[in-house]
Amino acid sequence: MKYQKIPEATIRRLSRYSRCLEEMEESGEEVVSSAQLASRCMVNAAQVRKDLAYFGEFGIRGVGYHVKNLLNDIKRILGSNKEWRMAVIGVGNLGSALLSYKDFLKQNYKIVASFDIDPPKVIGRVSEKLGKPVEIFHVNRLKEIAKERKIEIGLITTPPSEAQSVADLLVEAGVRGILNFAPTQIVVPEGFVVKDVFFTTILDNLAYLLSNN
Amino acid sequence: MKYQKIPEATIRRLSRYSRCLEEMEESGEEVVSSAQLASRCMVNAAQVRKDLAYFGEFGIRGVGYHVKNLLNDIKRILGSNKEWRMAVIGVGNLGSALLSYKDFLKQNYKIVASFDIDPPKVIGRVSEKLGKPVEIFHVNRLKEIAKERKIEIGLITTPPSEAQSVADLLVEAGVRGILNFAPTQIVVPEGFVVKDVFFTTILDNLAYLLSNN
DNA sequence: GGATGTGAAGTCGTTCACAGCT
DNA sequence: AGCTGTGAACGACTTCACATCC
Repeated sequence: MKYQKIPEATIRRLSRYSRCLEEMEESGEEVVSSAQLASRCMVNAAQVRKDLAYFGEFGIRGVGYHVKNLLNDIKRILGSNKEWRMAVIGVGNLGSALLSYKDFLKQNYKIVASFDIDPPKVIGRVSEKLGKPVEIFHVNRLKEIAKERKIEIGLITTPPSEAQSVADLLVEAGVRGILNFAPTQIVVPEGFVVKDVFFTTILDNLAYLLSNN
Repeated sequence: MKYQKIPEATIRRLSRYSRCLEEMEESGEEVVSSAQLASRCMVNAAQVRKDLAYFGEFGIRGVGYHVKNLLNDIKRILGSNKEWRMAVIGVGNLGSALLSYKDFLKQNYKIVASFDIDPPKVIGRVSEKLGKPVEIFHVNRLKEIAKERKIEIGLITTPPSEAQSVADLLVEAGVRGILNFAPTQIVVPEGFVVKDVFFTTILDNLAYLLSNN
C-alpha cells in the first residue's frame, strides 16, 4: 500500500470501530465482517475497509476480521493502548466537572493534576466522589508539576481571555497535546496539537439544523 | 445564486465568524474585509466569502462588511438570535456540571429543567452557584414537563446503555434536537437531529496525533 | 483602486465495483 | 462461495482567479 495522508475523519471512525469492537468482544463475538462492523457503526462497508487499508491488512479474505486482533491493532494505531496523563487548567464549573467525570478514568485517560490562579480554590483538593482526589496547584507551578507528573495533555477550561497564555505555559512545559474548551482560537508551534471542544459551536449547529428543517 | 446543499463545515465556521464579529463589535470596529475576518478566524478569505454566498450578498464591493449587520445576519442564519430552551437528562457528574456551567447562560442557550431516574437526586435541586437552581424531575415526567416548559433541545448525559431509550422519550415528547454525550450511536426519526459530543473520541484523536508526529 | 461574489480548477474524502485470496 | 483490499469513478469541499460593482 502506498503512503497517503490519513483523513481526520478516518481517525474519528477508528475510535468508533474501537468502541463497537469492545462491545462485540464482551458479548463473545470472535469474527466480524466489514459489512457487520459497518452497519453497527452506521457507515459504509467499503469505508471500513478503506479506513483500515491506510494502516495495513488486518482481515482474512472470505472470512472477515478477528475481533480481538482488530481491536488491538486499532488501539495501537490510535495510541489508545497506553495510559495518557492529563491536567486540567482552570478549576471553574467545567474544570471541576471534568475532574470528577469518572468516565475518563474507565478509559486510558487520567487526570493527574489541576491548576488555577484563584487562591481559594488552590488550597484544597476536589473530586469528592470515589477515587483519589486530584490536587489543585497554583498555575505558576504548572511547568514544575507538568514535568514531575509527566503530563502529556492539557485541558484548558479557563475563560477565553486566558486560554492563549495558558497554552503558552503548556507549550513551555513541553505538554504537546491540548484540549481547548475555551471558545477562542489558540495558536501553538509546530509539533504541538490543539483540539477544540466548543459547546456553543455545537449548539449553534443544532440551532441551525432545527431552524432549517 | 443557485441553491446548493450547505456544507456542515460552513455552519461551524459561521459560528466562529459570529464569535469574532462579536469581539470586533465590542472593540468598536465598524467595517471588516473578508481578508481581515479570515485571518482572525484562521481560514482562507475566499472561504469566508463563499460561506456567506450560500445565504446571500452581505458585503459592499470595494469596502467590506458592516460588522454589526453581518453579525445580525449570521445569527439569523444560524438561528442563534432566539433563545433555545434545553433540558439535561441524566444528572450524574457531567449532567450536573452542565447545569452549573454558566457559560451557557451568557449565551442564548438556557437549561430550564433536568431529569434523572435515581430518587435521591430527584428530590432536590442543584446548581448551588449564583442564578436560579434548575429543578430535577423524575424521568417519567419528561413528556409532561418538556411540553410545559417548551423544551427544544435535550442533552443526554446518561450512561450509554440508557441513551437510546432517553432519545426515544425525547422524540415522543417532540424535542427535536439532541446533544448526545453518551458514547453510543443514537437513532432518531426523520426531522429530528442528533449531535454527538464524545470526549473519548476527541481524546483518541489527540492520542493519535501525539503518537504519530 | 479595492474588495466582493462566483465559475472553474484543484484537492480531498467517499463509494463503487471487481480482482485477488482463503 | 465469500469477503477483503484497492484502483477508478464519483461527489463534496476548498482555493484560485478574475469579472463585477462600489
